[in-house]
Amino acid sequence: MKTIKDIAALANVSIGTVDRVIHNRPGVSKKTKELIEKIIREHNFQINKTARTLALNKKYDIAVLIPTIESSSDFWFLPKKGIEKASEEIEIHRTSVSYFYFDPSDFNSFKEAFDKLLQNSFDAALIAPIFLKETKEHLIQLDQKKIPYVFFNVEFQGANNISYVGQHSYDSGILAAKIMSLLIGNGEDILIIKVRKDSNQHSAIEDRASGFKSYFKTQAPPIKIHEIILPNIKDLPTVDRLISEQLTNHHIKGLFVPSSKVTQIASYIKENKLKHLKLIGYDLSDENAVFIENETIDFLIDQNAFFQGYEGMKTLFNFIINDVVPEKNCYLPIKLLTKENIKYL
Amino acid sequence: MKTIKDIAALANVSIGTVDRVIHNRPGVSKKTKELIEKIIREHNFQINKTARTLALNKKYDIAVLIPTIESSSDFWFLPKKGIEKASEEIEIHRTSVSYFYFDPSDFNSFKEAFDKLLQNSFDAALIAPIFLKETKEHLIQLDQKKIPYVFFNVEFQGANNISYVGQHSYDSGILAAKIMSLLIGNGEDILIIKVRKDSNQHSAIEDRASGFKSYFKTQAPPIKIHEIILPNIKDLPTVDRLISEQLTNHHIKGLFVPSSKVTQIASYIKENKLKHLKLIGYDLSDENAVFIENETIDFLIDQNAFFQGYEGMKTLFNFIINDVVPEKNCYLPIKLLTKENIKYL
DNA sequence: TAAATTTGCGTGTACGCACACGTAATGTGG
DNA sequence: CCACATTACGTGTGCGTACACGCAAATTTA
Repeated sequence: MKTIKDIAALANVSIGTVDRVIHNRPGVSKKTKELIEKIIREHNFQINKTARTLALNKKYDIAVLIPTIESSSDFWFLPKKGIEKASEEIEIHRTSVSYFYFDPSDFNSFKEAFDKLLQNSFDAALIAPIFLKETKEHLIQLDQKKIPYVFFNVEFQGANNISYVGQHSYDSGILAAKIMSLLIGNGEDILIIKVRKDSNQHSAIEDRASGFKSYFKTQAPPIKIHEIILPNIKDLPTVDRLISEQLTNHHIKGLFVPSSKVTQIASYIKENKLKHLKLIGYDLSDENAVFIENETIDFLIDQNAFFQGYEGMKTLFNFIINDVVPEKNCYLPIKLLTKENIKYL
Repeated sequence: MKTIKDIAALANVSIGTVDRVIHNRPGVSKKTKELIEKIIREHNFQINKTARTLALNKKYDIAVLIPTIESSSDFWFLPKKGIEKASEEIEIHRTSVSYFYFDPSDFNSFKEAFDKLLQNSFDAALIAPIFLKETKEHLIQLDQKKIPYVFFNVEFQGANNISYVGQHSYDSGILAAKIMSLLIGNGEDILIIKVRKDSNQHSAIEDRASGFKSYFKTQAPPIKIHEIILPNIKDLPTVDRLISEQLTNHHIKGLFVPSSKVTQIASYIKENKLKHLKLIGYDLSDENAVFIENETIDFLIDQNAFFQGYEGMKTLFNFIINDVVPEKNCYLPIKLLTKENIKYL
């Protein structure tokens, strides 16, 4: 591999001149510039990135705004792992990552964390914009400072984020519906179970449900879809009452829970020995894995939590270091998990 | 981040001494060594990999043995892409990659390519061991030279490969069977279609079929599974005859093709207007994508072709550069593709 | 005790590039 | 033709590490 020195020798100039040409800096005559460019092309010289990184010796800080992780069964454990993996890989470029945590059930905590983040200085930000309104308010400052940011996990429309890394919620609902249609028979009804708190925050759950329902609109013979919203997933008596109400009043065979809260519904099914019911939910947690194993949950839609973090990080990195402009929407694969493939992730 | 120089200053020694301690080289008194180690620990000093790479200025060569790629619809196009992506990412470590191609339908071509590979000098090898016997013969030389190698795509037992990156074929068959069981009804038969040439080479196709059949062994009421082997997928009249023979003699509803040759079976179904038949196959090629879109193929088992190359490369790289010993078997996710999620890969 | 050897450490250079600075060569105006 | 500005280029140093080399002090040997 040729070096700048080699190119300089071939062109009978100094490395400084070659350097100027490479970086399109002024101070080189047209003739010399063209000669050097020709030589660079002919020897297809490529700059040594290692040396470049060392010489620049720039340090990049990337700020990350994500929910607190309490245990390894936490949903956000995997995105964080992905972020960490990416950080390791790009560590050679002297990039450091600062985390700002918030309680995903408390929008005040989100605001505080975002405020804290804004007080620091950094070169780019990776954000899980779980609270839409609060995100919007804070983005203004990032935009003013012209700091690039990437959203992940939650899609947020109408911002200047350089990219969104995550799932296409609507389409994931369609996929869930297709599978559901295979699981249930003619004349059997479906129940969609939502949880109030989820819906308040972002639109993913709503989008999933919409996608799901859209699939059955063209289905013949028509399939009845019922829908309930649980005010509080932890209020078990109410949960029990609301679900059993539906089950007794309708001929329900399939349950669709458009969030990771499917865990609690699975518990309900297990306890009430309703295994004949088909259940589809979201996200692979440790608990959900158990329910997949014992086939209480039939299918899970996985949103590639790990890759959301990994890709989000890499996207930012490539943008600020390598000037790679990403796709505005980086939709990750919609993975279907079931007993037979859950071992391999 | 502290540098060697900083550590040296803190310990009142020269950078040379710190360097000796870091690399466990002789020439440092016990006392000094312990002092430096303590300081390194306390400031959790980490060596600057960029500078290290530059200083070492070692070049690593990785040899890759894969089938020729003729078009972007070729199966091996994606593994190659993965290899290239990984190469780019690790290029900063001055790693170069040499490819050795062979015709996947000709074991002599495989031997030749492997011979050519062995004539070159390199630090590690990534191998698609498509021909088992021929691979075994050539591996001896790699073992003698103590060159580490990773297998990908095809699992090869009993070699000294540091890792295998690919799918668990048997379990992928089980998954296919589960889906098939959802697609067909009671009293409907299944036909497994194999292609002679595939089976000759490696055991993946056989393993997939075994896994598939194993799922139905415990099924009640029992499901009849028929099996045919097509001597030559390009001999269309024979293909037609063999399949239609099965379809007329048995009450077949589901077809399982444990290889990417499902393309041809899909063509057959399309031409003969047999869309009521359910079809499950392997691998996402451009043609298969079309058949998924028009629902001639109902499900495809994807083996993460891209990641096979990517992970294989990274595994090798981490082994030779970072001394990371990988898992012997790196089984990739068994992805399920259907019309509703094929957009997102 | 002088010489020879070993131990323990410092010094210098190289790796390839970025960038500030210095300095000839050329051009401009009066 | 001189003073000065501008253009076009060369030089030097630093980034953090690896390693060969060298040298003084400590130790062993004669």
